[in-house]
Amino acid sequence: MSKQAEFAVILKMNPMFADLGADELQRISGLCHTQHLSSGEVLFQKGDPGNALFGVRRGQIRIETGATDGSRLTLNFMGPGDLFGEVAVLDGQERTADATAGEATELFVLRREDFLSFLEREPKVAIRIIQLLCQRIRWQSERMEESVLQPLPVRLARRLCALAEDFGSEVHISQEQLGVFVGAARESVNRQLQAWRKDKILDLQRGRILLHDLTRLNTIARND
Amino acid sequence: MSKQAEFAVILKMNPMFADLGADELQRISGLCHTQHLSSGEVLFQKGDPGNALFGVRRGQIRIETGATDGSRLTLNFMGPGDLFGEVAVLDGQERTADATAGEATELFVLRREDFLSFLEREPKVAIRIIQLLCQRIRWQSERMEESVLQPLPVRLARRLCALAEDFGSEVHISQEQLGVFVGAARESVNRQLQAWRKDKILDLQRGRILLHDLTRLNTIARND
DNA sequence: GTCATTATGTGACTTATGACACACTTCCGA
DNA sequence: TCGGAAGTGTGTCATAAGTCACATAATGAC
Repeated sequence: MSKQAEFAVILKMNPMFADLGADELQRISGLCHTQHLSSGEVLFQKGDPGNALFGVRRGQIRIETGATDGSRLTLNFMGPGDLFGEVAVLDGQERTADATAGEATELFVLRREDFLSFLEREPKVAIRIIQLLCQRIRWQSERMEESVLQPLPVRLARRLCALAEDFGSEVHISQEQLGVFVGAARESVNRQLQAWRKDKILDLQRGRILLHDLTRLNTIARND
Repeated sequence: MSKQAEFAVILKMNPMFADLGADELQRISGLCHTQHLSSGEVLFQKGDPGNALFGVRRGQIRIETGATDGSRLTLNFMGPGDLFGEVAVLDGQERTADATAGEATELFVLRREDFLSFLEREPKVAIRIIQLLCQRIRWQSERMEESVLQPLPVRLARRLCALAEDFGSEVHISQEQLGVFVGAARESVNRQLQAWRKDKILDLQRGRILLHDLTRLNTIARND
């Protein structure tokens, strides 16, 4: 499979591009470049102009932010097949977090200028993008009310399920960071995890969580 | 001033169109129609296709939703100069609430089909719209974390300040509805309002709140 | 007017969660 | 090998806010 075709597949998996036609995806993919990073190399920093969209071909990118106390908090891990910077490529605003390679990494790069001039030539695609952005706005405002008002166990279960989708049943994350993710104190996270361990839903190790029963976790996340 | 010019002014006041050039606004305004509603008349209902954007020329539109128990909750009031349905006009999704005229009302109407074919002829405007939507997405995701994690007094103060901007210092809203807005129990809302009344920040009447000291309310809303 | 309805005020209680404190373990570097 | 840092487990306490229960006051239908 050509690089372009590979990138098209990644785009297709992202909700933002999922509904575009095969021909449009192909033409967009034709605009992409690739970029190599060695482990620890910085892709961009907070404040940099958002002048591209990235897709991970292989390796890992860590999205992190410097906290006020100097410590670094990892906000997200992007693995092969993941896409990030979809909004930045469209509006060019500053990056809101840092991105560094966690290991040797190869990226697909879609530059903002290339994508915008493509949209200008293809107004139908632009309108399609507008509709997708609108969906996202709606989706966000629904989630806004919904998610944050949920009790901690639900938020925690949702986050764990999401992480499990990316990394399988062995999630590599400290309870501290998990607390930041779900907006809760580390201790509260720990107590909930303990409870779930007693219920055989998961197991705990230092810096790592082993999900045994994703089915039950999903039930909790749904909060029927 | 012509109707079109009047509509252009309303568009210009909305963040979504604020950055468009005068010529573009003029051409968009040229697409608009007007519509008259008598008091109590229904403009659209939840589930209707979102096939237009509306601007209030005179009168009042109530955005409300039927709760499961059959009671109606007013989510918002739109007065002269207010614009609503900006997202619907772009993506055509179902309306998520009902809209009825609170009094005899005249509306500007910008139909979805007209606007979309305009965008197709003017890809530069489409790209501009894309960027504005992106801003909105960013703005939303900032607000998302920020606002909901705030304690009740802050959320309440923010909502009251926002309402004050629309309606001046006499806000017409029941404490019940205010509770729905800020995601809190009516009783909690009441207790906080009582506290503020003691502090001379506001006064309470049946179905109505009189803001005396917006400065202090703003301070609380900032939550320094 | 009478009566039902709706909005508001308030107390008692419960619960979830944050905050703090501290012990224990694992890891890693000098 | 030592020592400290980071991650984790747990107890105690304080507090914000929800829930329930009821009293009171305004409004509107008849």
